[in-house]
Amino acid sequence: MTRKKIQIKKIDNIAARQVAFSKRRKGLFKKAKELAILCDAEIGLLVFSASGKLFDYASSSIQSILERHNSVNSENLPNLNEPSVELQLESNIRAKLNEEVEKKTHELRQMKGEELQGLGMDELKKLEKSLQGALSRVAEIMDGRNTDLISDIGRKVDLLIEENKRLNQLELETMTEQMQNIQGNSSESIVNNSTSSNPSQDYDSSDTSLKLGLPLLEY
Amino acid sequence: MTRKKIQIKKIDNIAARQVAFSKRRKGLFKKAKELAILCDAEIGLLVFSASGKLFDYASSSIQSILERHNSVNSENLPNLNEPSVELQLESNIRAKLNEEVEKKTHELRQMKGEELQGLGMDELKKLEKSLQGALSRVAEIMDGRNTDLISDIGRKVDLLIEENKRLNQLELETMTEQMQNIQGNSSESIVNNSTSSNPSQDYDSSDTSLKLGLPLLEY
DNA sequence: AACTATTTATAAGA
DNA sequence: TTCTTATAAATAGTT
Repeated sequence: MTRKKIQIKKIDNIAARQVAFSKRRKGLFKKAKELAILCDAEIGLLVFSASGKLFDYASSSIQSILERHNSVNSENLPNLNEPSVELQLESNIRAKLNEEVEKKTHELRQMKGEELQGLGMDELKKLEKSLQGALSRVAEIMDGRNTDLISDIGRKVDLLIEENKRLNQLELETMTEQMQNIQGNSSESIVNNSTSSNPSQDYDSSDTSLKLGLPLLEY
Repeated sequence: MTRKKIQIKKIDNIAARQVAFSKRRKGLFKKAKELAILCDAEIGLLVFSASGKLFDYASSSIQSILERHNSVNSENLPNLNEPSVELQLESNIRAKLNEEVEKKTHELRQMKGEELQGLGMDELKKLEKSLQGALSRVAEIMDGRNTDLISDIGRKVDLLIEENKRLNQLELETMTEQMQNIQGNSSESIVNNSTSSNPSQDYDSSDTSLKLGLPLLEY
């Protein structure tokens, strides 16, 4: 615009273009500042060179300028006054979870025998069945837990019984012997001798421990 | 800048200021466009007049310019890649709610007799007590519900019994009369006549309805 | 909005 | 990059 008028089109010569960029950028920023001061305007100016370098200017703070632009073109960016889509989603999930907690809390209360007023006869019967089922399963588990203990005890009892039988037999034989000694030559034996050859034969009931009447469970 | 050089300071005269704004704004935008074309630069220009009116220009799209600026000055604006504070809060609440749902679900399962493996003997006994308590409360409610029905039935049964007694007595008297007629002059009475003077005396058990063995509840 | 005297911006050259 | 300088462009004040 001096010495020669130029066409407004991209300058081919890279060096010339860079020189022009420097000069004209300076001029543009000067004009922008002048406009802001003279006419009391708010101005934001962003310039990226071809190489990507940023130059900017804002009459007040570039922040407030950009915010003001955002509020004018509010469709583009997330509106900070309204909850974001993610937040709305989370809120929905939260509501559903709350509902679920409420439901389960109520169900639990009913399982504990509270808040039964709202239930009809059919529902009460259903609940009763469920409770009975649970109770029997709990009993089953407890029984299972006791099984080891019980079988331990049973085994010990069996041993005691065996020992007992052996002692009884021994005492019997001893007594028999003593009686024979006391009675002198009495040839007849009072005792059946088959037990001495196989003492356990007399105990046909194999499950003696079950007859002890142990207090298995309290229910 | 013609006829007279001016000072770069706010123009006092409002009309003059508005005229200057129009002229210089036009010049500024022209210079901006020239720079963008001549030097292959990306330019964004925002101008708010004193009255708040917006004028803007962007060499490509103002959007991309502003985005590019945001990425350069990324500290200023809420980082869109990181969740907002509200979102983090919601996420925490959601986690807690999920945990609560899990807990209650597990507790419910145990109340229904499932997932009992993890429980110790003490806990099992506690659960059993709770179930028994619930069961008795359910029974109580059902009993209460049945009370009206039962007392209705009881009342009807009482009426039937009274009627029955009356009929029996009647038949007895009739039979007695007939027998007296058949036997002619037989002066001796076969039947004890005290019942005719007070028929209810023979029914000392006052709560007959309770002896009917109604199937009140099934447990 | 148009005119125009003058200032300002800047292309080309150094 | 900066300076120079000729001249194009912008624009303050006027109409």
